Amino acid sequence: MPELPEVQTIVTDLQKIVGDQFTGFVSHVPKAIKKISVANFAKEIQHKKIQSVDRLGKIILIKLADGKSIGIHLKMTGKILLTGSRKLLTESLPEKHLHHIFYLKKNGSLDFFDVRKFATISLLTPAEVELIRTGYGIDPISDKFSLQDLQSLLTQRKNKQLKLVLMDNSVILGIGNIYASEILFDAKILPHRIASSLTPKEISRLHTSIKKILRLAIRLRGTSISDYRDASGKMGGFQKVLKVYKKNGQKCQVCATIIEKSIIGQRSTFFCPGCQH
DNA sequence: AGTTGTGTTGAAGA
DNA sequence: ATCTTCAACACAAC
Repeated sequence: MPELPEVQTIVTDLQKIVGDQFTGFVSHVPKAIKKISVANFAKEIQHKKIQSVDRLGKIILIKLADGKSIGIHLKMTGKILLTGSRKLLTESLPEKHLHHIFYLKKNGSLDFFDVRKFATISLLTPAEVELIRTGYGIDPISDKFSLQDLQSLLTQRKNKQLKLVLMDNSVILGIGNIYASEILFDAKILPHRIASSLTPKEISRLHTSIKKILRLAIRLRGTSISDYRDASGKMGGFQKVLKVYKKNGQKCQVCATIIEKSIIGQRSTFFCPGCQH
């Protein structure tokens, strides 16, 4: 569930650990730590001061004093809780789905939960971070994301369905299944439309809606559809203002047409056939 | 009780 | 190459 607004919310929450340092790391799901053993990972971050907490697309980057970054991808169900109190544990983790714990000198511990175990943790050199950035598209929250950028990326992927373009991280970052449907409703464009078929007016509306919806979602601290929580365990607020996501069968708030659901790219897609064209 | 759907995305298959 | 499908895993809901 964490898409750009949720990851941004967590990153903002985690910024309070900047200046703190790691004092230990334990894991009961070693598979989640990529390309390095748990022991080596623990050794690498041990006593390292935290220089910044940032985001690259949906990847959380915790930059250490030596320049390397811990990269965390929450995937579907990853959750990070900054508890403020240190959890003691070695053999059995006290809560179900609590797989990893980062111990901090001043801020207790970062508890990493993940029901489905898709989330990943890696240790990245600055060069590796740049390599990921190179393969990634533009961040739609940044002021640099212009109407021309959107125009050119729609031209690049001209034969694809619009929703797939919005969700393609090599083109534009951080838009997942929920916000793709909500953005397209806001822009009044059908998700099945082929990228090259958009009129200049529609592209302009889409550009406005991408920024508007993502910024609103960040302001509301994300969408808690099932298990997303922020770093202190609280729910987001965007689920209260969803217009189409999971609203199939219900009347559209704008035009009272029944919201429909269809599958695009094997993912549920929601839209209003009355408002969207 | 078995099937279906779930926020992601990389890798395999066509 | 490029596009589509699947697999990683666990659980709730039907």
